[in-house]
Amino acid sequence: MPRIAKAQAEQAIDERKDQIKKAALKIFAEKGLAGTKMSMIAEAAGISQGLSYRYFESKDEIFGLLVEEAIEESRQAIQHIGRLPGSPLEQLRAFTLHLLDEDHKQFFLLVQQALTSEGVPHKAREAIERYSPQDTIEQMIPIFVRGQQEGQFAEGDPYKRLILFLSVVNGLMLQDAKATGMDWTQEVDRLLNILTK
Amino acid sequence: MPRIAKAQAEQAIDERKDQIKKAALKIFAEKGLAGTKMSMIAEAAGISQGLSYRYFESKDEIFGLLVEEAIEESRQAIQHIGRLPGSPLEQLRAFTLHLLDEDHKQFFLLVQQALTSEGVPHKAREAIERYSPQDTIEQMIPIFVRGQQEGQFAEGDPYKRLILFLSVVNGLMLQDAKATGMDWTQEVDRLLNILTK
DNA sequence: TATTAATAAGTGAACGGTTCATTCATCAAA
DNA sequence: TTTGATGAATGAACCGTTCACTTATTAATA
Repeated sequence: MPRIAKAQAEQAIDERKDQIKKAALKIFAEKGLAGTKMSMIAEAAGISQGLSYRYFESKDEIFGLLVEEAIEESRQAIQHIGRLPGSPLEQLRAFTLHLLDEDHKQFFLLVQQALTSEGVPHKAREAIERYSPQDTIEQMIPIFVRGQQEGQFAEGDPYKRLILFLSVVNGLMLQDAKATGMDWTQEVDRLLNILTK
Repeated sequence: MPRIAKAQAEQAIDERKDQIKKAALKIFAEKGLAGTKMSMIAEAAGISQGLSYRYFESKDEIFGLLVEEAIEESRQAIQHIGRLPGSPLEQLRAFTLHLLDEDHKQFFLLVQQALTSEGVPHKAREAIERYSPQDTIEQMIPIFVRGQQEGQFAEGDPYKRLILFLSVVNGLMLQDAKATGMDWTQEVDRLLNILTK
């Protein structure tokens, strides 16, 4: 086979894989591991039931791969916000808008699903422990502390405030994924009110 | 059988039914219809697998009965707040604390589950349509309008504000049911910040 | 270039293991 | 004897996975 044709073939395979993963991510994020059927993924990807198995070992493999990607994403996003310019509030605002952006939203929800579901496959559980969501989240605390020092944020235990805020955002995203066709990006400033004086 | 013994027997039956329903509510609210197994209900109620079937026809019947009760509860709670004394903000504060109270929380979550799950049994779906959650929720709008007129609430579409607020509360309750052992009642005032100026 | 063989991609019905609501033989208490 | 309770057994439905087959693509041959 000529080199070029071979490279093209590999690219085609990667594209298919991406197509399947993208469809799977959408469903997994909303319904969780157990709630997602391979038939749903197939339908969302516009392919037949069996085809996923030409590209992936199993449902668990797909889930595991996605969790790893999602974790990497989250880590980067959180690391990124500390380096953003502007006040703590502006940092958080940018971070939140980033999360609410469609693709990142699904990654974020997937991690939540992996964190709260049971029966998560070995591979995915490993990735989660390696990443230690607890530690990663705690990297955000300094932002809250600075917000309080600068007098923009209300007083109180910064960790609790952080959890409250993340819970609110997470809850909204879950809600959103299911029902309302509401655009939360319009309401981010209202959400941030939870934190300010 | 003497009348008194008969009455006692009936009371015993009702108590058992309540015991089972209470356990079922707890699990249904958290895991939804499909995610709840009869064995979980039995375990939560501290009884054997089979016993529920002496008191109820089926899993679906239990779910249906609970949904009806939950709907009645919600309706009453919402009707009630308009009649509470105090400013709109104080009314909402009382309402929210009421929702977060353990029993009501479970009812509220159950309605959400029934609303967003698929495969909800006929009987329950009927009850939901009869009740029309849309209409009931809209009964809360006047409170928001008044809050704006009196200058306590920020401007903007009252309906959107209402949905935002309910979504936040609902999301928090869902989150709470799964993981964090956090007491949101402490944070209600922060939540209400979403609405105020 | 047209024809054909060979391989890969794709389909969807069928398989089989598992799960789980429901039943029932059995026991205990009243 | 009747009623309450148990928990192992049942069997139907579900769903991840496979596979016999069809269709599209590429390579080989003349």
